Amino acid sequence: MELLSDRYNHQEAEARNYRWWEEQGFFKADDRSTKPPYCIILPPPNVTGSLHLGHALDQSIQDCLIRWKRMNGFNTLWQPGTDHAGISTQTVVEKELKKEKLTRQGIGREKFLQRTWEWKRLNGDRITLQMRRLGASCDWDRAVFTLDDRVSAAVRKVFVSLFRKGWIYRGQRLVNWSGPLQTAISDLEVEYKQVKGSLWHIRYPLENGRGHLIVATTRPETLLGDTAVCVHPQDERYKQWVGQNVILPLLTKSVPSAPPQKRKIPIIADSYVDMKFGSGVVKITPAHDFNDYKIGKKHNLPFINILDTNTFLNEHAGPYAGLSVTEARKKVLEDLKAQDLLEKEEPHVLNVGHCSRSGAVVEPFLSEQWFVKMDQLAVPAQRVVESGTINIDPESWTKVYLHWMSIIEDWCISRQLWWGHRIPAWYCKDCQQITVAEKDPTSCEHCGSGNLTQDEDVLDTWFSSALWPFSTLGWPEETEALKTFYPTNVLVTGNDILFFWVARMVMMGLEFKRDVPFRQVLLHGMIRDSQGRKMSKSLGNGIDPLDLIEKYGADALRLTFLAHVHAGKDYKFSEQRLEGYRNFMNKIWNATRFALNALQDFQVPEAGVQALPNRAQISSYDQWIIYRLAQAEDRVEEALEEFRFADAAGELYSFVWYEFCDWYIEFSKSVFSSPPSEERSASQLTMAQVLNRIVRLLHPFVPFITEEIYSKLPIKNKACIVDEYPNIRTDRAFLALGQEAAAVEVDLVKGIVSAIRNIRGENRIPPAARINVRIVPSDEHAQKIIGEHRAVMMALGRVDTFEIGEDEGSLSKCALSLVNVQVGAFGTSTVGDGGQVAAGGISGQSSVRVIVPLQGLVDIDEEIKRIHKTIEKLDKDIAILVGRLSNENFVKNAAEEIVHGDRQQLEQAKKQVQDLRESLTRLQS
RNA sequence: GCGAACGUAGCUCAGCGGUAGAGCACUGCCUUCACACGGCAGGGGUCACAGGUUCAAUCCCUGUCGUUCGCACCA
Repeated sequence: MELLSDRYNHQEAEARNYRWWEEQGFFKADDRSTKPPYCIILPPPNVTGSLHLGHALDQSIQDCLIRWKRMNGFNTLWQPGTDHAGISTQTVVEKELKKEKLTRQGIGREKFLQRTWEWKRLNGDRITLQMRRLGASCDWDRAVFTLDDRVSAAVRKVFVSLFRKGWIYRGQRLVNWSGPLQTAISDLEVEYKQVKGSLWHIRYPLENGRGHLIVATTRPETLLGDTAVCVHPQDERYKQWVGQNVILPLLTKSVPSAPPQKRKIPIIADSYVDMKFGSGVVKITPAHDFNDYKIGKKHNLPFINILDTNTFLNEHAGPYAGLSVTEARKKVLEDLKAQDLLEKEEPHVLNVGHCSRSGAVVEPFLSEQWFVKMDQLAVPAQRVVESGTINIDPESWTKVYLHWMSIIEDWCISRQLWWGHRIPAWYCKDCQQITVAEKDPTSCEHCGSGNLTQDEDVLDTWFSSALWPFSTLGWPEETEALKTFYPTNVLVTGNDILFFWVARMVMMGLEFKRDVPFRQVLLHGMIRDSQGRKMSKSLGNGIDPLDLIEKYGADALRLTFLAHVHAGKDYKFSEQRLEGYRNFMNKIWNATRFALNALQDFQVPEAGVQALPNRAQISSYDQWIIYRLAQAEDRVEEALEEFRFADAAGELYSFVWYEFCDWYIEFSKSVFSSPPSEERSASQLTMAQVLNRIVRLLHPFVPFITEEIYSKLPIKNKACIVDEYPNIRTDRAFLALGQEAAAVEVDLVKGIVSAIRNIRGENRIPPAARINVRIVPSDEHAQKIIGEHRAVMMALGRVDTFEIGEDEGSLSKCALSLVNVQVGAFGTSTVGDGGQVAAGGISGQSSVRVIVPLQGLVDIDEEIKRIHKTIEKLDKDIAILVGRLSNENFVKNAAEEIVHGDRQQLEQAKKQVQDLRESLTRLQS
């Protein structure tokens, strides 16, 4: 049999196994299969991106699910793809051009798009190659790009359909405008940040010359676009002025070839104004503020746009034209001050919208844009979540989703970019009408003119993303893939794109497929650094997952995430924890090394994985570990069903490390080093089968090391990745060999060994020192068990002579520990000195006194201290129990088994204290 | 401003009506024939605070303080 190398070389094994998986076609899904389908759509990473920890977390979860379902016999499809990421990609290419002293406008649209495609051809695969390093088992042959012809066809069909329905429209609106990018962005792409600013109080002279109104503003430069001032209709201070005019400071009316004239703007009244804020007078700038826009519409005010597309002031700003917003603000304030129109300046904290892409301050900007009407689309999307057709996990996000849906505004989908799906709308130069069509039209559908020009803008990248669950599967064609895999099963993504993406997929899926795109949404949090800060380039605290994979292995990284994802919470990443899981990989590797060594002369049975050891020949340890394996399989399955990855991973971690390695392997050493026998062979078979299951159970979490180990196991099927995932139903025959009685037995053995070790440890008896132990069992059952396991206990406790008997003799100079085992209370660990907790208080119990003569070994004072400590602990317990049980109401009202359990515990504790006191007096005698 | 989540061991987090758990870190002992990326043993918490419900509250309710997130936004 092939043995394992001393060290697991993850770099080599990961590359080799991944290549093999791909060559074998294990990731491929089947469009026509009798197996049940299971599909996850990968949130398409940006082609410009490189793998970051957020992806790694997201994809670890998805791959774990896919691998788990694949092993469970599902026809799994993990559908990969990449996103053209309009703004990012365009920015990247523009930066390249800049190095060559070129601009996008300079080379023109066509050349620019060529350049961008070229860039995509060269760099677009980077992130998917990086995903492979993580072990992602996507069906790569199906990889889709959002600008592929097929997807573009879907986009056009959706656009045309919504347009015909009147749900897509074009209009002049106030939109969020990014100056550096020179494009509109959607509400969602605006991030509000608190900024320390000022509230300036400005005097607006009354037209009638009888003084002035004071207007408070945080943006004095927008004064240049004011077309009214507004007060509350009930405001006694200003009622008299409503309907009259004020003179707009600074600006003169720009009438060509006419003498400068002061601009008059009306004083209007609207209950929108808060009388208590500022001066109670608000300036209205309808073209540069969302609230003012509404007032402007309502009161039919003129809209004066004072900005250019680069957000510098335009000709309407008169002498301020050409200045940036910041410069204009400064100048306006200076000028106001010079004219004594500035009443005062107060510090003021305000929320300012920033462009999530460029970081620039977003300007409300009046322009022609395309919008998707949201009201009708939102209704069904709201309903499917309310009704539970789509389940959102964690549940608290359901409310967030529903709230957003209820206040949703129309979606601005046009972007003044070149890289993306160009809007399929053509303007007729002759009749000025719009033709919207799936295929490029040659003539105007209104007047037949061929004088058409296509809209210059492209669609918001999220528009194509919204179609992703069905466009990737072939829609609008009724493909087999679509029939098989739509609706998909689970959508896994960060909670930051719930609105951007998840909500819109739900709307589009319902509209165009008449069914939800997925039934389950699994949201996780964001990755943060160890101090809880966002990882970002500017902070320089980003960690490259590829560096971590290189250093610790992909498996360790995956497990770090999976062992720690909890219900949508942000994840503070720490390399130290990763190191811990790397150590676990090492542990698994070495445990396998031990096992393979112990199985060198093992005869591999014909039946392979189905081979069962003879029940009569396997040891209690074997029966116990199988019993625990069954429990682990059960718990892991239940946890995965409920997406509790951390619980599943935790169960496997502790089962493998603390039961299999710490105890089972130790127990087994004596059998395996003994001469061949039927018992030894049976134990070898058990070891081989249990290890086989452990490896398969771990596979979805840590695929590389498990595949590597699996190939070396004596008992195995072809490949771990496609082997069956063990669960208590499919694995019933083997698990039936596990015995609860054996578990109790082993618990007692563990308890005694721990008690001996505890005495050793606390008394600082060096491991080399010989000790003698006397065990006094409380009953025959315990006595029998102890007799059978005597050799193992001696080995693990490093005991020289080991006596079992009723006669305690003299306890003089002896250490004493008490071990209790509750029969029928499996699962609780047995601890020396009575740490045992009754589970339900049913069944009986065995107790054992462990006596270690200390004469000549140590200073007896240490042992006295140890016993005092134990008694103190027990006394505290007793006090609590007595207090409780002497409370009539407790006895009367509490559940029967609680009261009974307490009584039992009290009795036991009292007995233990008595024993310990007795031994204390003898120890001191 | 509205809504939500969270405040538990030094750190990161589980638990959520019956006497506090894990990992890492820490202390002591040990190079025992799978593993020092290891073994064994151990120390450490009035479960933010104040009330209430209950026989019983870290867990349920109310309030306070603190942290974070989402939404809205007042010029």
